[in-house]
Amino acid sequence: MPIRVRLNVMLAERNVKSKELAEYVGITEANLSLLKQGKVKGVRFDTLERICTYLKCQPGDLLRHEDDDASA
Amino acid sequence: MPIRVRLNVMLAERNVKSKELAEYVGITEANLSLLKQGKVKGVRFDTLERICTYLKCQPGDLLRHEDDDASA
DNA sequence: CTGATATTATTGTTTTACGATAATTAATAT
DNA sequence: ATATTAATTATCGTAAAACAATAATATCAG
Repeated sequence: MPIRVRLNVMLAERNVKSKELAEYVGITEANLSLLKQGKVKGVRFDTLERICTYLKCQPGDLLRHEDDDASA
Repeated sequence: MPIRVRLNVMLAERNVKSKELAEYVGITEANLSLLKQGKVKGVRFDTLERICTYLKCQPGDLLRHEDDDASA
């Protein structure tokens, strides 16, 4: 039951491009992609914060404690 | 508008002691305390995962994107 | 006070987020 | 097909920081 990063979904829903989010957040597209793909082992709060700010959402929208979907 | 760690609240609500959570999660009480007090700049997903598992909650219950309270 | 719990403080190690960059792989035109 | 753009993946390097281990202080309950 890992932590799932749902950034992908959020970006798709809001039609936000990786590039523009990366630029706003201040990280490279490469690293944002890694985060999107769930290939990072953690995240810094300031990064999470900027993502939330830009996407106008909560950490809970981006991080989920589940292994499958549970698409509620 | 930083990320607020609401671990404190969660522990209080569930009457869970820092010690037992720390032991379950596999981190020291000292570090758990830092996390509780919001004195860490980030968190690793495996740590977050174990906390969520033990507290039977979601990351969204522990992390909030807000500066004040917004006590719903 | 005494004991249990929690916070804070140091010091040190190891992990890793992230930068910078480039190459590869989609997509989307033209 | 061939540019053009967007996204992913891959290396290498570094600075940051999570976390361990420990000890010292608080805090609170008896």
